[in-house]
Amino acid sequence: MNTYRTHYCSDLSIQNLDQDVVLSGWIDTMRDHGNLLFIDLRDNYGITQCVVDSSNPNFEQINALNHETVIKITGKVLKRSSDTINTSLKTGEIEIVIKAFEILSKSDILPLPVNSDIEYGEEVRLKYRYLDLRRNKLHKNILLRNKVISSIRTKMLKRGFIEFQTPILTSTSPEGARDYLVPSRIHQGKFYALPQAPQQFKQLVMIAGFDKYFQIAPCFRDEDSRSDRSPGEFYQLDFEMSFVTQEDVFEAIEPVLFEIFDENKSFSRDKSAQVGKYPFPKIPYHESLEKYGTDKPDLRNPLLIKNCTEVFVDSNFKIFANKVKKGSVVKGIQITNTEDKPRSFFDKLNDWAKEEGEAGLGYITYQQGEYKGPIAKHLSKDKLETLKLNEGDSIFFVCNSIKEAQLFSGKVRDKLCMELNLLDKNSFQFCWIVDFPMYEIDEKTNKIQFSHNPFSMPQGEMESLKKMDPLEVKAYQYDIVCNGVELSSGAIRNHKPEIMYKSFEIAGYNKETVEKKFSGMLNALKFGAPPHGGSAPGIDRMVMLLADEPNIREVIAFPMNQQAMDLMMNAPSEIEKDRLEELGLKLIDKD
RNA sequence: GCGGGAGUAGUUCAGCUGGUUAGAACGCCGCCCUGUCACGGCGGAGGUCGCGGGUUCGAAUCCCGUCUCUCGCGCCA
Repeated sequence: MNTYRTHYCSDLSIQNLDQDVVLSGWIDTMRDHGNLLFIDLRDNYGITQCVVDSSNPNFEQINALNHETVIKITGKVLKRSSDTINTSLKTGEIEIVIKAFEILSKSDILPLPVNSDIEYGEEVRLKYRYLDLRRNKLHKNILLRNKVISSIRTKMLKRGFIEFQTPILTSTSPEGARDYLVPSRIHQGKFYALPQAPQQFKQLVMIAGFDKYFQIAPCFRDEDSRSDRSPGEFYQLDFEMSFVTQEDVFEAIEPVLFEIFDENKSFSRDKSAQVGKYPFPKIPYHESLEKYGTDKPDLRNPLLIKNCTEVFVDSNFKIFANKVKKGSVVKGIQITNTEDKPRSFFDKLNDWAKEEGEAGLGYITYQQGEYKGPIAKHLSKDKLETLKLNEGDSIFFVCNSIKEAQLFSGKVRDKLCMELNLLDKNSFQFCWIVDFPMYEIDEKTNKIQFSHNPFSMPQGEMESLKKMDPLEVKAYQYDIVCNGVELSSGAIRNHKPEIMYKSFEIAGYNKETVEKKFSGMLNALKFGAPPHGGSAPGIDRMVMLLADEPNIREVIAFPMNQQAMDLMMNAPSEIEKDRLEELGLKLIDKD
């Protein structure tokens, strides 16, 4: 028998009446009635009420214990009287009468209460993360994370994927985010980099003939944090497949994602969420920008953006007409049932647009057969009719250069959805964004650069690279988006060296540079590489969506703060001079 | 690097346009209470109002600087 316990704190029920049991756990709450004391004992699994009265010789000692002290109790399982049953507790029909107890570990006065779900400041929570992790919400989130990861592993293995570990100390990559660097002791002046993703390794695994690869992969990027981006490290379900087209990759991962979300759709929810079925909708990149104003659309938002440029061409609404003449476009976002919206509804939106740095937000409403609003009087009836408004509809307009108009109309779409409460929060809606452009213009330098992964295969391969305007070339590059959150990026890779040289040449890398930077990869492609591709959904973000948490740190056991510091472990920290010397490093005094 | 918000008891917060003793709740300490489950009741301790400077007869409150946390922008192939 285990020294510390015969049961977990969630186990006991009326099935165990009159049994002598041993439980160990933390003192969650104590209710002191003078000569009678209740202790809620908590472990990973649940809570059991223990009771002791002054007839017990240890009564005074037990009474003096602190919250979160770890104790072992020995006692008997008793049925609670019908009026004292606690239905909100799994063990609520019984209680343990304490016969003996032992203190396993005392607790000081807590900097952070464990037995409450009240919000506390992050600084304290991060410094005492182990206490925060004891608390109900975070504890449950981490258990959810475990469930998601173990389920992913089972599903991938079942589908014939092989799990790998790839190096953590590797080389720096020229494209992409800032790397975390690790100085080399043996090669002073040289540095390892932590991988931003195991991108090249997983391709090399394909070239090595393993056919299907996956890894719950740590990725390291030295970028500033956001609420959905933890600084330092994050985890991806990284996978790659040989002899596949884009469609094969979609078919392989869609069921995995669907099932993960479907299995956990009831987590922390009153009602099970609805999970969008596969095949997931596929939206070309340009269409996504046109219709949703973003490359990560939230499909729960029913509003669509339409092109209204024609309505304003040569119209009397000179502000728009003149801008259109100079190449601007007009986007419209139409909403329904606005008959009873007061004037202030529109004014507030106009004020919001100004706060966003826009000139304003013009609109037209259609009520009782009449077009109203500040713009309507400048447009002819014919033009107005082409808007095809129904009774009670309103439409908001954004006029700017294509890129700016797309971006802001996307914001208007979000804002209107929020104001009108149109979002079905209890639903997960996936989509693929496909046909990303291979290249884009760097607005600062006016040079052509890769818009995504430089190892992606251009659609049309060598022929497109040679004959087309680089900015028109699309890549076999795709993202998967859920509820407006980018879960992953993926691609069919470029497995032909000559196309690699050409695609890098267009982005301004000559043959020598490519050979120097990617020699391992390039050489590998010269000895027979299978066509291959994959993707890498972010695990933290998946768990975040399932747990319905607005902040990614709520699903990471030991996250760093926004300044990329670990307040509990005091990382990063200064190091001694002789260790710097050993590495051949000298610190620069910034003052 | 830039912009918004915040920093008051161990913790979460209140504290108006400056006014003399800076409050509440939870926690902590003491006393009372044998059926609670966020138990209850009575009493108590606990504060350099982030830090530095300024204005003023008087600053938690107003001004300037600075530090910290957080949200966003930049950044994130």
